Amino acid sequence: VPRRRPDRERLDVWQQFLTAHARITDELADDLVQAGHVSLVFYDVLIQLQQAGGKLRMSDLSELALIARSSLSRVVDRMENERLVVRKRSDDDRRSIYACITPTGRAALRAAAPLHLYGVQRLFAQHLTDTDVVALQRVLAKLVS
Amino acid sequence: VPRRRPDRERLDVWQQFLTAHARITDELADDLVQAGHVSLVFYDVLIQLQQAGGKLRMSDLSELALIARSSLSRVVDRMENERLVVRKRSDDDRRSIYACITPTGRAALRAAAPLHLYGVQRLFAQHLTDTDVVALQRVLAKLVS
DNA sequence: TAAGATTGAAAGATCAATCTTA
DNA sequence: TAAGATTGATCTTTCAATCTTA
Repeated sequence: VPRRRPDRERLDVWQQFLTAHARITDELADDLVQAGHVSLVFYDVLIQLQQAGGKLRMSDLSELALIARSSLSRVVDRMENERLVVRKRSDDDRRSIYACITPTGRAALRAAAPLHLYGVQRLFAQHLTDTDVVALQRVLAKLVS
Repeated sequence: VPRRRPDRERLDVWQQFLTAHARITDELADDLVQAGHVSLVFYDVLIQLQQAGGKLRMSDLSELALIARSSLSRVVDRMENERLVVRKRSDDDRRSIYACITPTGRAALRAAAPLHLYGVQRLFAQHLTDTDVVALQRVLAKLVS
């Protein structure tokens, strides 16, 4: 193991990053459950499908929704039971399967979105000045590259 | 629901924040498992105990390690089985229980720390300029308050 | 009654093995 | 053989109810 390690300041920032993530996502998840909407996991799947134009291959959806492959199979099972999505085998490559959002799925997303977006605004976005936004774009771009 | 919502830029930043968190923590967790060290969850518990001087009440540990109360009970069960921690009832308030790090726990932490810290350096800290650090301190302080 | 913590039952996530098509 | 995806078995997390002490 290379013995290079973060300095104290950067390690503290990392801890704050973890804390911020946990606090915000816990509250976002709670908000949806309390209001009787889809769970945050389902919401994330639906929003990715919506943003992609309605359908995505399971493996692409897995990456975009930040859910491990085998977990996603189970998530999509449950979502299919609730008629939020349907699976369709691809005609191009018959190994691939598309998860497709249904009208029911779109309705559930529309119902949940205002509350969720208000949460993102309240817990995250409203705290960011324009300077903060520029800084975060710069930093996060480096972290995800 | 107040219908105030984040603008497109801030919503994209939020998505990047989620992506960065998932990518980094997944890899940090993998690193530890691959090398045969304690899991990232155990590591987080051990580091909090260490930083607190060796022991913490279950409910305080729960907040610091970002683990829900009832989950923590199970985590500490498993850690006790591996002799990484021991529970001790408080003498002040006999409702409280302290989780205490053991010599075995300290050894496991020492063994895992170089690899973990190298991961934090590689995936997070090394990407941050001094300007970035200042910006993140400012932003994250607002988010966790 | 309430705070601190744990537990049984149930839900969710994960690994390794498997299935199907390329 | 490998890519895409799912599944059985297992592990972990979570909720609601419970236990203990204040």
